[in-house]
Order: sequence, then C-alpha cells, then structure tokens
Amino acid sequence: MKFSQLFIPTLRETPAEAEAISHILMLRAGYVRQLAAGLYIYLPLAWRAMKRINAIIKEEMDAIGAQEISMPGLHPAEIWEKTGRWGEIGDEMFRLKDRGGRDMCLGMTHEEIITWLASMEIRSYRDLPQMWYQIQTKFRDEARPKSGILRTREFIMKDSYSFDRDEKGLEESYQKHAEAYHRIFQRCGLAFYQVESDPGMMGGATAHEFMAPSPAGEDTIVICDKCGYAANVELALSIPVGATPCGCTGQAQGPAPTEDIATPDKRTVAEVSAFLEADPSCFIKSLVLIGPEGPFLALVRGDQELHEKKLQRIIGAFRAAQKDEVKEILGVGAGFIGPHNHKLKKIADISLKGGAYISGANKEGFHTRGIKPGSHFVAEWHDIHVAKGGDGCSQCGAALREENVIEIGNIFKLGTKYSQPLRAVYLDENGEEKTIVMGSYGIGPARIAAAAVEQNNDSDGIIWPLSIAPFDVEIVVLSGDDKELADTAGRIYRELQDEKFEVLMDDRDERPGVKFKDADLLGVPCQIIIGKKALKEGLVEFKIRKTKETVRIAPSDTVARIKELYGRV
RNA sequence: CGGGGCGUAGCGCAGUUUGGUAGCGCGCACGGUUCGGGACCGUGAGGUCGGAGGUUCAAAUCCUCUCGCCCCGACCA
Repeated sequence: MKFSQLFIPTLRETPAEAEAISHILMLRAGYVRQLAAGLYIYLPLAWRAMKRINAIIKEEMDAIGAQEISMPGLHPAEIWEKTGRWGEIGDEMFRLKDRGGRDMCLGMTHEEIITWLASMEIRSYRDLPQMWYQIQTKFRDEARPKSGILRTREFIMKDSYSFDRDEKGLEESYQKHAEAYHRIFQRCGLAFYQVESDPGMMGGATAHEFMAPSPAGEDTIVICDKCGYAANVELALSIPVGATPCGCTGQAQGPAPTEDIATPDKRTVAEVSAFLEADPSCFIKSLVLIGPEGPFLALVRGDQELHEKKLQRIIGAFRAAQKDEVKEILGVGAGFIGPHNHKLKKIADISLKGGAYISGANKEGFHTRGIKPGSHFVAEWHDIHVAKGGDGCSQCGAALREENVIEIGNIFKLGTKYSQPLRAVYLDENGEEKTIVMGSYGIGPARIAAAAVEQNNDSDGIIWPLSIAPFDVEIVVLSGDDKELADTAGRIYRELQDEKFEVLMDDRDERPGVKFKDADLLGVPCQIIIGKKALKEGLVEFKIRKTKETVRIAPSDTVARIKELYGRV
C-alpha cells in the first residue's frame, strides 16, 4: 500500500499521558488513539498487526481441533446468576437493563454463555470432547486502566473452552492448549514463560499463565533457572535465605532462657532493628488477624512480607485486627506483640523454623530476645511469605530470579465449576448422567502486540518481529518526483506484491529525513531505500530495521533478498 | 476506593505565586527556495484557558463545586 493513501498520523513529540514504552511508541507511530480511559481506537497499522496476530492464533487453535464460533457480547443476567457470578463480581462488570427492564451485562468472559450452549446441545459422550473458541471483545470496568493498550476496559480476547468426559480428557485438552500457546507466542516472536498461577475466581485446581518479560508488566514471577520452576508471586513458594546470625542467646544448645529488653517507643521491625542493632531477619513479625474462627497470630520473619492470599487459602477470609482489638485480645499494644506466653492460635512462616529470634514481649515497651520457635511457642507451619528474587527454589534450592511480566495468556482447568450449576451434562456408555469437565483458555492479542513492542524497540522506534509486523517491507522512495526513482520503486513494489509480501511504499512528497525517521518509528522489519546516490550505480539499499545494517543490492535482487529474510527460499 | 499530579490551539508547553482581556515551539494552509536522517524564508488559519457557580469594575489567574486524564497503591474473569 502507498503511504500517501494510508492514515498513519505519526507524532514528533510524545503525548504527555503516555508512560509505557509500547504506549508511547504506538501513539507516536500512529498505531492507536485513546478515546477515553482504557478505550482505544486501533488505526490501520495497529489493526494490521492485530490481524496477523489473530491469524496465527486461529491457525494454531484450528490445528489442535478447536472450532471457531462467535458469541454475543451482551448477556442476560440470568445465566450469570445461575453460576453465582452476577453477585460475586462487583463493579468490574458493566451492567445495564434492556427496554423491558431485564438485567443484562457486557460479557467480561464467556464461561457462562458457552456452558449454557453446551448444556443445551451436548447429550451424549459421543458428542465429546469439544473445543470451541472465539476472538471477540470483552468488557471489564477496570478500576485502573493503564499502560496504553496493556490494560483496557474493552479488549479483544481469544477465549476457548474445552468440554471433556472426565479429568483425563481435560488433561489432554489442557496440554493441547499449552502446546498451541507455546507455538503461538513463539511464532509471534515473543520471549515468554509458562508459569504456575493462582486459579482465583475462576475456580478449579490447576492454572498456568503465559508471561512475556517486560518492565512494563504488572505481574511478577519468580523463576528457577536450575530446575525450571516458574510461578507467579501470587502463589510462588520459596525458601527465604537463612537469617543473619544476631548473637541471640537462644542460638546456644538447649532451651536457653529468654531475655526481655526495654525498647521504649520502638514498635516496627525497622525501629527495633535499628535500636538493637540486629538485622531484620532476626525478628519475628507478629500480626494479629481476625479469621473465621476468631483472632489468631500470623508470624513471619522480620525481613519477609506476609502473603495474604497464601494465608487466605489456609485459613479462609481474614482481616487485620484494629488497634483497640489488639489490646483487648493480648492486653498489649501493637508493636510489642510476641508469639510466646499465650494460647492464641498461630500460623508461622516456614522461614522461622529453627534459630532464635527477637519479638515483642507482650508487655508495653519491651521486646524478648532468644525466642525459639517450637520450644517457646507452638504454631502451624506454612509458606505464608511473599517469594522474591534471591530466595531459594522450593523444588531444588537454587536461587530464584524475579522478573516483571505481561500476562499474555492463561489456561485454567475449570472442572465442573460452571457445568454443574448450568447443568451441562451428558450420558455415558452406561446411560449414567455425568457432568461435563471443562477448561478455559485465554489469550490477549493486544497484549501480544504491546509485549512485542515492549520487547523490541530502540531509541528510534518499534522493531516488529517479522511475523506480526503490519507490513513485511517498507520501500522508502527518496524524492518522489524523480521519474527514475519512482519507476524503480514501482517495479520492486509490484514484484514484491506478486510474491505475496505486504509492502508499504512511502511515496509521500516529504524530505528524506522525515521518511527515514518515520520508517524507523513504524518498525517495519526491513526497508528498501531507493535514492539517487545508489541508483546512480544502478543499486538500491536493503536495510534491516533491527540492526540498521544496510547493504547495496541490485534492484533485481530485492525479491530474493527479502525471501531469504523471511525464510521463503 | 485511598494518595499524588495534570487539564491553556491538533501535539509539547509558558503564563496562575502578585487579577488588567492569551503566548512560544512543532504541526496545519498558501507562496517561494530547498531535498540522504524530523529544512529555511514569508504570509495565514486555529483557543468557550475542562465545565458550573461565586468574588471583583475586571478572572486562565482568587474561592466553591464538578468532570476528565495520568501515576502509585488497593482491586483485578
């Protein structure tokens, strides 16, 4: 296509509202425009990239036997009420009423709808398994849309759902998806990890996320380079490195006595640690929490953070105790609480096993030194700290690495969470009614695009992976009024098109500098520069955007060079 | 939802402290000169200063309310 006929509104300056690199570049290069918070218009270039991403997704989904369908974006509330999510999901769901006053919502996902379909149509084990998918718009009234296209309130998602007779079938569907996802992200040219993730509200036991490393990512994962363990910190297990020896008397053999030390007005770990000149890892942080069965104490090492989700999975919903509640329960103010000398239920982090520690003395203005877990207090032991880089891997002990990532896809084993309430059942060979076992699998194509830009750019602009670039080649014609240049450009343009390459030809009446700058900004993987300099010698220039490497070649060699670049020889 | 920041021409910004009737750069239009890394000269178009109310002879500027956008946190199928 000709540049002069395409709408590519490039910007010389960076719009003030953009922060993330992908956001800045997509605005500057004329890919997207913002309509409102979390709502974006995809201009021709962005839409071309999206179409290529979607094409790859479709090919790989089709390859595992998934069938493309399309479901409405507008849903009746009734179905969401049946699964309980109408009530469970809060402000994140866009809700409205139709003219008849019926409650409706804009779909944030399609488990309910597709399960309804399955419940209506699937009768027999002979109908199973099935895998259905769509690439369609989702609506979520995000509390905080951010980073351009990365977190929006309306977005396109590839969502697929598997229907199987049993867990074994689900496992197969799940693995097929995992493999398809690997191929998809690989083909899209992304660096990515598959990590263990928290099934969260989706229910079900197993879930993985596909994560593209990027500083702009809002998720954090830990990775073990030795054994391959990789998990979202939302659930990652780890072994914090050992506590710094602090000369506590309790380090000695046997149940040594504890010692109370005056620590007036020193309440936080940081304060007491500074006051006593002891490393934070020598402390036990004692948090008074109110759980379903009343107050209890959560204990983590002074240098660790309590992981609320982990704790919640163990004890159920809980909240922090108010200041006056703390006083009522233990008779001492927050800041001087310790795990010893009382019978309150305790859940302690595994990092506290062994050693001796300092903690609140349970009397105002004092801390106790030499507390030995196990002998000075009894607790239930769990991993309830937040895993972080440097911790030991829970599988092999090697050091974990921490990385920020963009979630580009996820796969969930749903089990019967939706098929049961919606009565999606089938009859097996024995005529027995069984509940369909489901899986749910998502990919965010816009996040693939954004992640690709985040991972591939330089100070001049975007550098698209070959597979998802809006164009394969950009022909930069310097001085558009020169007939010889235009003829050469036109010839190459046609030859490339005949070979089914997507070609962008910059035929604008612009100065060379502007064309070079725009070409680099747009990020088409390679450029054919046609200018008088080289053409005098009968040559054109072939430039790789990524490396800026430029070679002079005969115009007649252009197609061959580009075929070679694209591996089509 | 809590904390912070910002709304002035299409974009980036100054002007707000100390009220006096809106400016710079880029872009845009036209003419001319240029033409291998975002050219130059000249002419010109373009603004309810986010909105509402108030104070004042006079409000972009002061006061009150409100809307929007961005960032941090909480939240996040």
